[in-house]
Amino acid sequence: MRPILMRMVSKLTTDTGAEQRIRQLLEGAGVRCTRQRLLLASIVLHRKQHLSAEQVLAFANRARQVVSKATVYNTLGLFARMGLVREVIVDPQRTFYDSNVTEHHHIYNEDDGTLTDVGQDEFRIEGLPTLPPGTEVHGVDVIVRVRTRPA
Amino acid sequence: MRPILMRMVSKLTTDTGAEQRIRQLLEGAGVRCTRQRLLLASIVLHRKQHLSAEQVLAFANRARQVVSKATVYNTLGLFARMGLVREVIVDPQRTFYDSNVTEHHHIYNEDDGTLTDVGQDEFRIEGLPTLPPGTEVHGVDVIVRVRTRPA
DNA sequence: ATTGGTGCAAAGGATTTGCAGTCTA
DNA sequence: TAGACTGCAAATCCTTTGCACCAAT
Repeated sequence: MRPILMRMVSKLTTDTGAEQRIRQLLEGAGVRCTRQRLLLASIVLHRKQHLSAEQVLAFANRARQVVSKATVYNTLGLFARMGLVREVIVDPQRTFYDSNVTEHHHIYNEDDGTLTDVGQDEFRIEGLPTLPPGTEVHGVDVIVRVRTRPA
Repeated sequence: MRPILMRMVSKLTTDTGAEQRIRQLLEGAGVRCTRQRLLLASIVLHRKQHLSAEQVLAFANRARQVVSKATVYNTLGLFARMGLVREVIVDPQRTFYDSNVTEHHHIYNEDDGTLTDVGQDEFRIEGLPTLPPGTEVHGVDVIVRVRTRPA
């Protein structure tokens, strides 16, 4: 999580009003507030979870709010670039958006498509490999792929 | 790598003739030999490398061989299920096929789309997380995401 | 000849782009 | 009002499916 957001979140926990909190989160991340963005942020950032774009759209529709598919994609992509959510790439068919932006890893159930968090303390990576010349680490993803055990 | 293939590969190193070697690899994996499969196998298994489906198709075309895009996808998927190659999922836009099926991890350059292998000895994972009930580990992917360092 | 498998054209589906509309300063 | 930004329809592009064909028994 970017330090500025980290501070933001803790500061905001004392505020009242969910929408006001969301507004400040977006503004703090340099994202202009619009009706659609507020809606999508309230869906995604509401709690720690992993949602696909499709799922986010479904939630929006369920709330009888009008948002186009493209806006969902564009907005989630924006949130990701701004550090409000983290993209999790485990399946070529769909990108997941993780509202937990602290460092952690994932367990992916290939049978039912479920993502589960793994705390950093549950396991660690020892050492970093030699990087290609002229590059710097942007992130490390660890994905434990599991399958439902046969009966 | 599945043991049966491991044995196969070492046995085959004494054979002469690239095509014959490929034929035996495919048959050993339970894959029937066809013109297209032999071509695609010769492209992909020729040496340790990471290729996207698009790249494999480009190589096939360069060799003036006729293969459809769908056949490339279907065949690479088949090879993956049979353990001849390993799918590497690092970018929602394209799946990479890795001819190195021994346990190892990857460095992915998000700027130029380059994949690099990391030997298991270069770094290790300590401990395994608690798995969701009723599941078993199918594999562990580690991806070090790097970017070209700004000038 | 039958049957299971194979290969490709067309379909499917997630994601991105181009432009008209909207909001801010 | 100027200026930039936003949001959506349509386009794009990777991947899968459905069906005609082929190979082995």
